[in-house]
Amino acid sequence: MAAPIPASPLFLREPEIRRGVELLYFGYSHLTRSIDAGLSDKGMGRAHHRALYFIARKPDLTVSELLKLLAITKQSLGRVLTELTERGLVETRAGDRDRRQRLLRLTAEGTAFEAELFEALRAKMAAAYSSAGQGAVGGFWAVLEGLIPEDERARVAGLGR
Amino acid sequence: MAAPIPASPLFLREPEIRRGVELLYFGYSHLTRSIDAGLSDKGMGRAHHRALYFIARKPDLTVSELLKLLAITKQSLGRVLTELTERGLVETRAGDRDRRQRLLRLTAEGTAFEAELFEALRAKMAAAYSSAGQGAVGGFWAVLEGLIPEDERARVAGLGR
DNA sequence: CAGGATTGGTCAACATGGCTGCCCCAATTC
DNA sequence: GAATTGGGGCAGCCATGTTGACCAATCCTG
Repeated sequence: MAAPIPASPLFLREPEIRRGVELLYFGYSHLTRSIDAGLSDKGMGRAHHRALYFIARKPDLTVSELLKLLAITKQSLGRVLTELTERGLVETRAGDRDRRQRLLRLTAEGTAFEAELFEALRAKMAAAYSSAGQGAVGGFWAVLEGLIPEDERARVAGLGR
Repeated sequence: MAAPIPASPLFLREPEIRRGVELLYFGYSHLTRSIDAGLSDKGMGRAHHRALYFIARKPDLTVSELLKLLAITKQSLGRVLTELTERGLVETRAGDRDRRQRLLRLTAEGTAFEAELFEALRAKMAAAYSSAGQGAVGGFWAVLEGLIPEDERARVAGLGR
């Protein structure tokens, strides 16, 4: 008996879904691995980079904002922030409106280190954009946005300024 | 003095690169988190899923093929395969041509479990494909392929049968 | 056939980066 | 004055990665 598959668009069938899952896995893996060497040179790991990245991206963001972005526990983030502060890459100051808040910023040294790591990401991503062609980039963004839940999307978009 | 940036295409400038990095991070994170509940129900983690996934995808693949795909050490994979075998989700048999090889396969139970987990991935990815539109999917694939080094691309493509 | 290369398994030991539970303080808000 | 919020910290656990060494079976080649 023939497959009782309802008339679903070709691009929603299992092989196309699996292809997306796999490319996403391998693409993400290779991109993140591209900065591991630079990190371990300085005795740091990916957790440090994620914090550095978002602090670079949005200076003066608060600890709780960063917690929401990273979706980890206070404890895990605390360890990382302590280390980054001790190494002189991150500094904090009290919030103006609410003095309980700690506003996070990179020091000059932190900025330089983040820029160095970003260069590796930039090179890889730019090569991928170029090889795929300008027209592909919009599709790349659109599918990834679709993977992000509604409520989180605003937070991610809010990085862009 | 004006920025001495060479005439690089708009889509290769820093904001567009950062946008890609961030969407890739959040998209990947949310997709992988979507199966964590199903995994921890059975006391397993993502490492188990990755092995299950690729064994499902390419039955009778060898341990060394799986090692190359996962890019982890023999030790790490060994632990996972032992647990999956003990739980009756994976079974091995000796290779025909080369009897040193262990060909990996899912048991019926393993197949069912992988299918259950895949359903969550399928739903999320299909929703993303749909919301982005069919035209976006090709771009999504193309950029991700560009992130994967030449030599690895063949291995990934080889999953598709 | 002998000897080297390949495939796989195993051990001990350690690092990273998540997690929970519990407690604390200061600042703000009600 | 009480409750909430933002931040911090300790102890300890777990999952999953790492290195390095070593062994056994098998295959391949001179």
